Amino acid sequence: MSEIKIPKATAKRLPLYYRYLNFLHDAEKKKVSSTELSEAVKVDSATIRRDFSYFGALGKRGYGYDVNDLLNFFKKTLNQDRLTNVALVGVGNLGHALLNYNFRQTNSIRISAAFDSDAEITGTIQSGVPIYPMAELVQQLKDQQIDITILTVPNPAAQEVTNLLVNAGVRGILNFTSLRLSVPDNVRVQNVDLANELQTLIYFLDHYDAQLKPAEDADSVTLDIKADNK
Amino acid sequence: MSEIKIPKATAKRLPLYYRYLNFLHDAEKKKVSSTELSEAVKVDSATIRRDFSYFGALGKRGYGYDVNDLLNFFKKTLNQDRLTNVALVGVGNLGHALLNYNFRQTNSIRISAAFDSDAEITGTIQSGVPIYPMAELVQQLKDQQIDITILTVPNPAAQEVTNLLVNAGVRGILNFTSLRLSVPDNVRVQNVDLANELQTLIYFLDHYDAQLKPAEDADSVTLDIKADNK
DNA sequence: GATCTCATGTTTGTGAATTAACAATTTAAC
DNA sequence: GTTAAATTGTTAATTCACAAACATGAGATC
Repeated sequence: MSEIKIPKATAKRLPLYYRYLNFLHDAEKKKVSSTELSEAVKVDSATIRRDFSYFGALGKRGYGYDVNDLLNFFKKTLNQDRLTNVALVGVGNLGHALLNYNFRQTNSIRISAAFDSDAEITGTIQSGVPIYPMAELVQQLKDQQIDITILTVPNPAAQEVTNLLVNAGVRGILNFTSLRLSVPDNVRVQNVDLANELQTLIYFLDHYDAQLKPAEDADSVTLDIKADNK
Repeated sequence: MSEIKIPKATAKRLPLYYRYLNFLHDAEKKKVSSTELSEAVKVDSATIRRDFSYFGALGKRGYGYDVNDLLNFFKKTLNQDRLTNVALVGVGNLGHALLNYNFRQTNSIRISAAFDSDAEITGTIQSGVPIYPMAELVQQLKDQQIDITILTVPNPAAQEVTNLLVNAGVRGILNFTSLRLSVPDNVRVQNVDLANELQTLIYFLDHYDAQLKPAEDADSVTLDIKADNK
């Protein structure tokens, strides 16, 4: 067993590659080239080859990559051969939508428990997932050995609930609130900030000269400073 | 009116700054330092000062930044003084949740039209937003002068619907499907890949040595290559 | 009014990520 | 069996992002 350093940027692309490899496998394709992959996942072909090369030689020069070999490798690397259970905290509109989201299909992830403070819905089962009251959080996470949670509570409750999660031994939080959470160093937070994404998109559209450069490649945008700014 | 080059990374942080400035304003705080901002938005204080400096001097040495001045500046820069209308295509679970999501509160964004292929819901109003059939997409976008859309259709329909949107003159797409869309250079796509985010989080947790480095700062992760890999 | 403290703005260095380009090597074709 | 076509793996160069550190200047204190 050897350890290899994988750049952060590469790690983020792995699930993307994995998903398309699954598609190719289902379509019974035997081989694939970096150029073809590039077309599908919209990542430069040189970047793909560079990414794969971190794992050692996986392809054949002049031929391409064997879909099955590659798929099996990624399956192991991404731990797709075993199911990962996660919890969801906050069953509002967004939380409910995520309960119905099919994480299991391509990625082997399942939401196996949900928590909410609303006594109206606790004790019920929504989309096949039991909703527990917040008071049972620590015990349930412990019993079910869950250390990854999706956070979809209202902003004002975010930090408070986070502290609860940290104390319950959670190691990773997928944060859908618009607050940046304070957590100890051994807990990882991945932010999914919906309003931010949309706002950023709008900003790029407003300040980017559509004629000159392709949007996906723009490294900087132009901004008009209004002259009357005191 | 002068043009300034803003790095992509900086532009992505602007909505974050703006949101916290709003919070400070509501709390009737008069001044704020880069260190205090840093604490709240979890961005290095030097990075914040660097970001602000792209816009010219906005603060006072030895004092900090005036909250009102800064807020007004960002309001103009991010076009928060006028309302931006966007459309949503695909009113499934996720789409429905986004209709209820309050983009308007902090960011001046409103979903003013939604589209779906299901005749059961077209013609109705959901969460205050009218649902139109797909056939009316071109006309409605034109009438309402909307050129930004949120895409929440099932994966198999994604590219087809995208082509429709592009033909309707859409300039920006917030893509919630797990496909990477093919669009012409003058259309910008912002991907929000939920399964990917969760998978990446899990990968980092599995391959990252919790004791040694804080998660948020990790640039690379360690990976165990299984020895039996042929 | 002089001194001291504090926080900005900017310079500078470092490390990461991307991409172009090419040599190496395998398959396919004739 | 030889040649041509194709595609990987890697080197190198460029661009980008981040963060440390310091000098400058504003305001507070006595």
